[in-house]
Amino acid sequence: MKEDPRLIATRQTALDAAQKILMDEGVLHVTHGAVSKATGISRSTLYRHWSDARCLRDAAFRRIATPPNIPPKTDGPLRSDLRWLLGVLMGALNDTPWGQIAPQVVAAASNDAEARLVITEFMKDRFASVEAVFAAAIGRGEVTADVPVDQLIELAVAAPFFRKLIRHEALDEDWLDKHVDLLCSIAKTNSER
Amino acid sequence: MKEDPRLIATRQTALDAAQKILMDEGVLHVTHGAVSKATGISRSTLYRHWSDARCLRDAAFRRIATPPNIPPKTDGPLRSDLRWLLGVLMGALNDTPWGQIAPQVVAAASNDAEARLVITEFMKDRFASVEAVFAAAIGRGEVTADVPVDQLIELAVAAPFFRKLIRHEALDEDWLDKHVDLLCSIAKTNSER
DNA sequence: TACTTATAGAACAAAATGTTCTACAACGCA
DNA sequence: TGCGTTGTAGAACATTTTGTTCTATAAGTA
Repeated sequence: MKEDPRLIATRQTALDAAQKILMDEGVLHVTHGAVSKATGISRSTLYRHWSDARCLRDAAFRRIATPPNIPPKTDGPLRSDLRWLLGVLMGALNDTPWGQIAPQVVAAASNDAEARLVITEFMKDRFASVEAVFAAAIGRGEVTADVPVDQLIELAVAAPFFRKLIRHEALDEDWLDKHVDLLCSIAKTNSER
Repeated sequence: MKEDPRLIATRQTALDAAQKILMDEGVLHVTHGAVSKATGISRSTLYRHWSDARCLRDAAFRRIATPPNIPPKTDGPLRSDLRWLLGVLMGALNDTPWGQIAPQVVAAASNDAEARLVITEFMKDRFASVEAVFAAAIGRGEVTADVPVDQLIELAVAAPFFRKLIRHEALDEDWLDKHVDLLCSIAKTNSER
């Protein structure tokens, strides 16, 4: 027996609205009342799905906070792989709901274990992707194994996040080109001695 | 005629409590009722000072969000200056109310122009400090003028913020030593060719 | 001392939050 | 198709939060 389509429709409609409210007005305004007014779904039905305000907010959060999955590309050269990987990340930060909501996830993480989990999981994936790129470059002999990979990974990912979430500066192609250039030059230089 | 001490006392007591609530439980819980319960100050008095919830939250915010001022040290050598500057920043992130509240400021900045201003102003100061350190190193001839200073500044500051605010990883002396080492090696390497 | 002003506390109105019940419509299954 | 089940709308209601207004009292000022 499959799931009642009405349940699915209600959940989807409600969370769409909750997501929009969360992005436009902040977490403070995500309430059963506001979602009800925005969707026409009755308050009692919403309470049926999410038993209290915190529950509703968490659901909206989890839905929007689920970060995009970025498949790695490791066929070299290093600059090209890095550029592609960070380009996808940049695109996600710039142009997806996930990018818009990321600051709120960051804030929630300081008081909410679940939000923190969402972030650390995501970062683990991101770091693994970058690491795969470096490992492939080392495998090809493009750089030697003594480059400080861990530090490079952190810098590679930190810069776009910092720029977007904390400084609220533009994240564009030109900036990314220079960022990748610098990372590559560090890797190459450190592997020549 | 000077200001009534009762006004000052009430403001201070109330904002102390609001600050603590903001740090411990998040912005959602900063309300006249909660502050009244925490301080014994009557609700009506609180409303007299801050006419609504948003007003009270903003006040708590501004108070706690004012970042520490970090005087620069530029007497060299580069590694030592950088280490000191980033060490102070790290200390602030780790051990001050400002560091604890920073994630919430970041989140608020995405919906609140004033919070955004607080951040960008702070970053301008921080960047200027790091730039002064590099400028002094260039002046001493320790590195040449063609090092990519702007990028190095961003990486220098981005890493501790990213690590603390986004990854929720430890920010300790060992990590900072390695971070500064890498920054210096980039600067040195780029100024030798 | 006399005037002014801040606070506490109560009483109140309005809104948000959460609960419960009923009638009805949509669904799955036989 | 028809029947039992389940989800929804809507009303009615209790509770809590939010915001306002008033009065008596205490503290500060001149």
